[in-house]
Amino acid sequence: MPTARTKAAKPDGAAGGRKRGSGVKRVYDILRDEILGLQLVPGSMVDEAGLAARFGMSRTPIREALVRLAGEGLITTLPNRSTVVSPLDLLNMAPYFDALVLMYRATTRLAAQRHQAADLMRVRACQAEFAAAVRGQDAMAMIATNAAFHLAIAEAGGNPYFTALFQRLLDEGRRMLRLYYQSYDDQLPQRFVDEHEAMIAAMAARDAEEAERLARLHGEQIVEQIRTLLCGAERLDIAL
Amino acid sequence: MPTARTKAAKPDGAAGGRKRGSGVKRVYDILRDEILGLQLVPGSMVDEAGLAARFGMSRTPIREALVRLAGEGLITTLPNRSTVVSPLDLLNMAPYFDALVLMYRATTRLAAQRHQAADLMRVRACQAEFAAAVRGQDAMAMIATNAAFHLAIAEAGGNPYFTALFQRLLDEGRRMLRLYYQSYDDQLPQRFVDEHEAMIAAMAARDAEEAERLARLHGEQIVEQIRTLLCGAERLDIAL
DNA sequence: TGCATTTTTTATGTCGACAAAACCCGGACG
DNA sequence: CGTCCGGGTTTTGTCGACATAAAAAATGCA
Repeated sequence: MPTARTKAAKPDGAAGGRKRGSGVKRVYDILRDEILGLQLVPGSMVDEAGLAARFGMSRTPIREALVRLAGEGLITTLPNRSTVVSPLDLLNMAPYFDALVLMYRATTRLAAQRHQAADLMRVRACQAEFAAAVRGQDAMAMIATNAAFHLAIAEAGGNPYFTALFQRLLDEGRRMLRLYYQSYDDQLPQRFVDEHEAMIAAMAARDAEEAERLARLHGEQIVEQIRTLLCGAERLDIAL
Repeated sequence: MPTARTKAAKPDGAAGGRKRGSGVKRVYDILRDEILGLQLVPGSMVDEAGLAARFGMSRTPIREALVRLAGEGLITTLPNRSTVVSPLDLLNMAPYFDALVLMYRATTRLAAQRHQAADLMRVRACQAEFAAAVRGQDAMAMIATNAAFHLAIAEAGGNPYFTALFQRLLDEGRRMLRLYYQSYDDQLPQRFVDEHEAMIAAMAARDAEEAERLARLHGEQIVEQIRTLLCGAERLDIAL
């Protein structure tokens, strides 16, 4: 069994010493992280040849990873011409918020009804990490762990359609939330922690109505925070 | 020999006389139709080389089309081995129905609130086609026009996230619905036509509550029909 | 005969190369 | 002075070929 394949196993070695199906997944994961982490600026061009050189592989696996990313809307490919990192659309965010709040409600309600014991343990673990991030005032970690928390709830609900849409919304939100959390206010994250705790309690009690109500308030509150932040917290206040 | 070009051979004579970006789209559209129309049996294997021979092009565009189809869940690719048409999962359909009914409600409510005049015209046109299909007793056309009707409503609502999920659900449903509509009962389709009309009226009146209520009943009724059909219309009825 | 092992086969993952389409940039022309 | 056209450049779309993993077939042995 030739399992000891680490690097440069082929002396003839055109094909790099990596396992056969791993190239696409690696490129996909890395690019996805870089897009969501805003290391790749929205709107910037993505060059296949450059990526091929960077990852030391041919353009074919790069291209496949790009097609998958395009399928999730993270990059946009103009026909026959450049492919760009999808710009985040700050103009019409109302549909985004509508969908986000609805998924908050639906997933939390389903989780309250259908969760298993192990699911709730995972949710609590995510909540602990989120609380730690809040204590550490680590904005990046807060974004990531908050998304993981709600995604764990969605998975406890057991509806793959909701989970998929929710994940996409949370991903897309990661890029916007970074604008938000960069200027966060100290007491707000702690409030989120408390609301998370209340949601966990409602789910543990299998109180679907209460869980959904809390999720709705949670979501609408976040939406309101972002809206006031983007539209300007203090409007122009002129006494006539 | 793949000499059967769809169009007359172009005099340029280069590799395949078709326009540059069209190969992938053509393969994607055709395969998608064949999958949703059940001409490709769920679970059957998909061979890249065979498709390449069939469409008279290299494996590369075939592969890209397959990646995109896999991104929508229409095909499933096992690593390093065969890719198969995704089998329709008749066991746990509860999540599917949950998502479907929720999208019925959300899209119809949004459409009632936010539709423009042109949107409603498109919806009415789809409804006319659906009614025609019902009159003609054309099960295939009924499935297609019904999906188009609800999709038109979703687009009138103007939320791309809901529209995308709804389209995916309706697509996936097309494969199951064919099992259902093949043995349809005469008066049911007419009932759907009437319910559609009521939904249009509520949307035209911008009565969001009523539109959502009708959409919910509509969806739940369809779900119930399919459930009784699949689980057996007449349950075992033994008087003890 | 039945099972383990090796060989063959088949389909996929990856590669380097070629061709076409869109941009860039001068230059001619009105 | 602005606009249109042609060549050069760059990047993408497509191709044929090779390497490799997993299944299928063939072989050997108890």
